[in-house]
Amino acid sequence: MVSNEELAELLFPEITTTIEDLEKRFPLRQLPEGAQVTRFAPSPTGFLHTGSLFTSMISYLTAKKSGGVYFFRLEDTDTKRTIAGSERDLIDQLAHFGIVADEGFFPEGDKGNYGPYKQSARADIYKAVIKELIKRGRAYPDFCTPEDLDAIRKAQEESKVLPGYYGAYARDRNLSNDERVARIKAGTPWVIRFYSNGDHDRKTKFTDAIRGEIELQDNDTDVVILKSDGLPTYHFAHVVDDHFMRTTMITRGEEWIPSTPIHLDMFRALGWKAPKYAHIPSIMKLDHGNKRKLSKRKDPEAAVSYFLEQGYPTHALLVYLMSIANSNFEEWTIANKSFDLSKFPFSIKKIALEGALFDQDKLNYFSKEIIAKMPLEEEFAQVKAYADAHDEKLSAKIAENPEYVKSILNIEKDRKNPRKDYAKYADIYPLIRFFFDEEYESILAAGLPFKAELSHDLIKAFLNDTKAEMPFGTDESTWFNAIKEIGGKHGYALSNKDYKENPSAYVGSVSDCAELLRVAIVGTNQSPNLHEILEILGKDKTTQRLDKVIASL
RNA sequence: GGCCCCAUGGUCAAUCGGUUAAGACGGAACCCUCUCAAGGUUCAAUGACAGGUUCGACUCCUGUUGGGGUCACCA
Repeated sequence: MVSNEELAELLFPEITTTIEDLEKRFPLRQLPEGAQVTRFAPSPTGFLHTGSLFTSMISYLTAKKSGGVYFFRLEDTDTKRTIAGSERDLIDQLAHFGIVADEGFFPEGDKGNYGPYKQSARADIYKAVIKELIKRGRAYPDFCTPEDLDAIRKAQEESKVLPGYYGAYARDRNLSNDERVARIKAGTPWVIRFYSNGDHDRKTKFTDAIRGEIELQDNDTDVVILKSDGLPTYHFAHVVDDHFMRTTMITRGEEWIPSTPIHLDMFRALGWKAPKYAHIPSIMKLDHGNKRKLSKRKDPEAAVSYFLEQGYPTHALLVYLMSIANSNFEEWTIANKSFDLSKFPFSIKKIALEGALFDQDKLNYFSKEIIAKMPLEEEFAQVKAYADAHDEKLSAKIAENPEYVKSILNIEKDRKNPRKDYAKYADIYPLIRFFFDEEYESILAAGLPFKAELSHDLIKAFLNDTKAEMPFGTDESTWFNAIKEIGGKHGYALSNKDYKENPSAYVGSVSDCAELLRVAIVGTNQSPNLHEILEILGKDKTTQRLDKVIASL
C-alpha cells in the first residue's frame, strides 16, 4: 500500500518547502486596525478593460482610505491567452489614472516582500501547498483526458444531472494510491484536483462587503488546481496567493460570486482564514434592448485606451466611475465644489448592486466641467501631452507656437462661467483650426456660408468698412459698439430691440451683422466670442482675411 | 436547465415603514445673448406584477415576471 506521503513525494520530488516555511516567509502584515490589503490582479491578455479600471479604482481607494496596502499581481497562468508585453500597458495605463501599486509586479522588477507577484514565477509555492494537500488526502492526481471529461459531461447531460466532476462522476477520485503510482510511472499525463468534502445539498454562507449575506450551494466538485502545464488554475492561485500575500479584501467582478464556494472550500481545507469578498457589479451597455457587459469586441468604450486616445482627462473618467460607484459622490461634488476623489468619503458598502449602464452623456458632462475649471496652464499641459501622443496636427501647431495655442485655449476661460466647448481633447483641433492660416485657406476655398439672400455688394461694403474702422486692443463693448455702428451704415438695426419692433425696416439684426464678420473670419456661423478671436488673430491677420474674402466675392 | 445576483423616471439614483417619492445627466420650454458652448428659470418623466405582514409598504415576507451572472486543464 502506497501512502499519501509516498504519492506526494513521487509527484513532487523537487519540492522541499512546506506550508510552515511559507507562513514564516510571508509573515502577517503589521498594519493598523481596520487597514485593508487589496489588490488588482489582471491577466496580461490584452488591454485594460474599463470594468477593470473601475474595479482597480475601488481596490485602490479601499486600501488608501483605510491606511492599508494596494498591490498588483499578474495572473499569467493562462499561457495560451497571454499577450507579450501587455502587462506593461496595463501598468502604464493604470498609472495615467494615478493608480500606482504600493507593491507588486512591475516590468522593471517586483516591489514588496510578498512576491513574486507574477503567478508564473510562483509555481514552487503552489506545488508546496499541493504536496501538503496530497499528503493530507485533500488533493489527488487525475488522469482523465479531455475526451474522458467530455464523455462524462455528455452522460450527465443525457441523464439531466448537474454537469461537473463531483461525487460518483469524479472518476479518479477514489483510485488507490497503488493504482495512481502505477499510472504515473507508466507516464500517463495527470492534473491535480482538489478533493472536496462539500455536500451539494448544504449551503455555504458568506458576507459580501457590498451585497451582505450570500448563500450558495456548497461546492462539491473536485476542481482542477494544477494544470498539466504545472501552473495552477485561478481558483487555487487565488486562495494561495491571497493567503500568503495577506490580502484582507478581495475586490473582483460579480461573475465570481458563483465560484466563491470553491474558494471557501479550499480555505477551509487548508485551515486558513478566508478574506472578505467584495463582488463588484459590471458596467453594462444596452444592446438592442438587452443589457450586457461592456464588450471588448463591440464597444470601443470597453477599452481604457479609447478614452486616452480621445483625450478625456483621466480625472474625468475617474470622476464618472466614482459617480457610479457611490451615487452620493455627485451631490458631494456639487456641495463641496470639488472633484477631489481623495477627499470624498468613499464607501464600499454604498456601491449599487445593479450594474450601471455606461452613460456617455454623463461622462461628457463631467469632462466638460473638469476641463472648463482646469487652470489654463494645467489644461495646456494636458492638451500638449495628449496631442503629442495622439493628435499630430494639434501637436505640430503647439510646437510651432505654444503661446498662440494657449491664448486660443484661454478664450472665455477666465470668467465665472467658462466655456464648455469640448469634453475631450480630440474635439479641440476641429474647433480651432480656423485660427491657422493654411486651414483658413482651405475653409475659404470650400466656400463661405454667407446667407444666400445677401448681395455680394452689401457684404463687400460692410467688410470694407469693418476693415477700415474696426478697433483693436479695446474692450469688448467698445469693439461691439463699433461693429454696430458700421452695421448701421449698411442698414442693420442698432439693437435687437429695434429690429424686433420693426424687422422690415432693416437689412437684418445686430446678430446678422455680427454673423457677416464671423463667417468672413472664422468660416462658419458659429464660434466662441468673436471679439476674443479677433484680438488673438490681431489686426494684420484680420485685415488679410478680410481682403481675401472681399476679393473672392 | 440547476444555482446565484438584481429590480424606483430614458440614464445614475435618494429614502434606514409615515415625504407633495430628493438630486444629477439627458430631454422640452422660456429668459439672457453677436452665433455657438455655457448660464438662469420652469416643466415633463419613476416605485414590474400578484399576494401577504402592518393602523400604514417603494421600503419587510412569499410567489410571478423580467434582466444579469455562472456551471472549463479561461480568468
